[in-house]
Amino acid sequence: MERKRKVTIYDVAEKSGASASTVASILNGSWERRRIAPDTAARVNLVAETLGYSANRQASALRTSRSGLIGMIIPLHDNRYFSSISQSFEEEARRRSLCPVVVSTLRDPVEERHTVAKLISHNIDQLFIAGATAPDTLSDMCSAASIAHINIDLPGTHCASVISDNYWGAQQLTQHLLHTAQGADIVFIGGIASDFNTTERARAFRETVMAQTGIMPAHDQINICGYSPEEGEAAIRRIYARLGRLPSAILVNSTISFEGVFRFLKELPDAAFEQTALGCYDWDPFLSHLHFPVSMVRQNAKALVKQAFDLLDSGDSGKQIQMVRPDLLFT
Amino acid sequence: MERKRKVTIYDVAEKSGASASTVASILNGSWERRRIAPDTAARVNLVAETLGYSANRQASALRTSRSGLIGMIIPLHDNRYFSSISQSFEEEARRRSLCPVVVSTLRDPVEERHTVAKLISHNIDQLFIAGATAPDTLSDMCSAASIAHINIDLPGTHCASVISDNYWGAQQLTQHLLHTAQGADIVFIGGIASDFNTTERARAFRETVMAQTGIMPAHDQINICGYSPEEGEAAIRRIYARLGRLPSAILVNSTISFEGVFRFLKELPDAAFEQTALGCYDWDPFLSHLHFPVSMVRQNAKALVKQAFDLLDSGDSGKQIQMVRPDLLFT
DNA sequence: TTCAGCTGCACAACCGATGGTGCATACTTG
DNA sequence: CAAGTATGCACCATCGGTTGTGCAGCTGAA
Repeated sequence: MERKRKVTIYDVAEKSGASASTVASILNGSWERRRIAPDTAARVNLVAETLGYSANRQASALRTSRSGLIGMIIPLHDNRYFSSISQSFEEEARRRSLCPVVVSTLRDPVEERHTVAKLISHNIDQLFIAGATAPDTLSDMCSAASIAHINIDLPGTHCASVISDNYWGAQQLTQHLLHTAQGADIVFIGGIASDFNTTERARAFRETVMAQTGIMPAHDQINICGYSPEEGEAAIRRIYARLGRLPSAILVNSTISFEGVFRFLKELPDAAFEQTALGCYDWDPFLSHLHFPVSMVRQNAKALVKQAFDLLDSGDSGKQIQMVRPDLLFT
Repeated sequence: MERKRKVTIYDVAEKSGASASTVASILNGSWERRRIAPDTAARVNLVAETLGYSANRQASALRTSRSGLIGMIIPLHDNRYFSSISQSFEEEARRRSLCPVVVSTLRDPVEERHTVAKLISHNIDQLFIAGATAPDTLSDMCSAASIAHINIDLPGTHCASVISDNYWGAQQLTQHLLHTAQGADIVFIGGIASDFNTTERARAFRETVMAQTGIMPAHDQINICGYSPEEGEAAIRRIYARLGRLPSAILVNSTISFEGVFRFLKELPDAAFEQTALGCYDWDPFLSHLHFPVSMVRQNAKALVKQAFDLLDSGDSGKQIQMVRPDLLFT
């Protein structure tokens, strides 16, 4: 693979008989402002095309200090929610003809800092911080490099945030389950106590149960047991053992936890959960195809990303938190 | 947000009393080769740290013509298979301390070309072409820009490829289903005729059925009806109507199609498919939790990516096709 | 005829990092 | 003590676009 030098504006200039600066302004669109004759522009464009010219963004970026790269960090790619955030992010980036750079940081604060530092050294024009464990630290790094940035999904206090309205979603789901269920005997399963989204949902659950039934949910009704299927399964087993039956309603905090709950439910005769209303704060197509109904809440990834872009575009540098309501897929 | 200029090697040079070139070589690690005194290095490093220096990769890239960016295109993010490819890609990129740039091209040849052109103008050091509709065109673009590249998942003829061994996977799955099933009455559902992977799997299906049963599968046993749930559902309905019952085994070509098939199966009494062996060429956690067993084939995304990196690293510029066997999750 | 004003373009400095080259010192050897 | 060698570092051109500036050449009015 011979390392043939790439075509530069100087090559185009030579072949077209124009100067490099003229070529540059023609090829980057500033030629009208610089009063270049349309004839010249046409001639240069033709030469550029035949030579297969392609601009060197590093050179351009070095001079203008705008790279054309737009960054986002997410916890992981391999996840329905975050991958749909990536997809929406890319769509918006494409619309602005920027090159999206989405990097996952595995919910690791050290990795987050490394990654953001790397993105900064690549001179990204903007950064979207999605689901970071320590958004404010990252925010400070961006501020120091004067890079516009915004939080998504998890809020920070050092810049604006666009997050899912977890309280509202969990409130709606809880209400729906209570209305559907035969009794007021409802449990919450899954999530991590240190997770902002979990605590918001649990708070909504608690307050909504209180508001609807007049009874504050007992401690063992809220099982913030972790996100793994195993922990979810253990939780529902414990509850079943305690009650001697299933509760009248179950709100599971994610599809991952739901996997575990489902594993247990499968063992029971169908009649055992015909009286039980099931809800999942998360969405998966297969959940709508089980042999019993599951009400779901689907996060609106597209709207989250769109609003984040709009907020950044507006130049409003406040630190407000914008909420986006999730979609309700109730049975 | 005041646009304070970023710290450069010149700032560090001034504060530390060294020259810019000395600072550069210290900060990029080439200082020992350039026989810089350890004392000087320590002093400069200290200054750089206190000033919060961060290298400008554009400048570096412009000079060295290596950007530190490594690109990959995939059809879409929002998909289990491709997002796990992204995740593995990132892992490898991280190991090499390169910045991964993964862009989806929506299975659109025009978008593919646009995206690759953009990545080239950003001067990516290498390109991984995953699941492209027109890999050879992209390959040519890379060659013209002398960018090392490789195909993943779908093979091309202009550069090396690492693909999933769809023939083997489908052969194993077909064999397994035939062994498990009560009869030799097996059908294939899902996929697109123009898709290389589908045709490989269908070929394996056909040849394996022939080899095992001695009978060439009839035309209506192979239903390459598209990837949507609706098309899958329609296909199984047609088959059921024709036979008056379910076939003894069903091989579904993707979880998407499986959704549709499942929708129909749910309508039947459990007894209807107790005699039917089910297989899915794709993996989804919920499929292992249904109230009947489903044998699955899981593509080995990690191995695909790993081998592609190894092949590129080896510098072997052949056009060979490497096969990676998928994992078998048989019941 | 003269000069102001406009048109169309070339010149050159610059963005920040890199690495070849070369020059002082310091050190060794005969 | 002279000549040779090693050490440590500074100088400067360079990568490829960008953009402020300036200057020919032409037009048209006085």
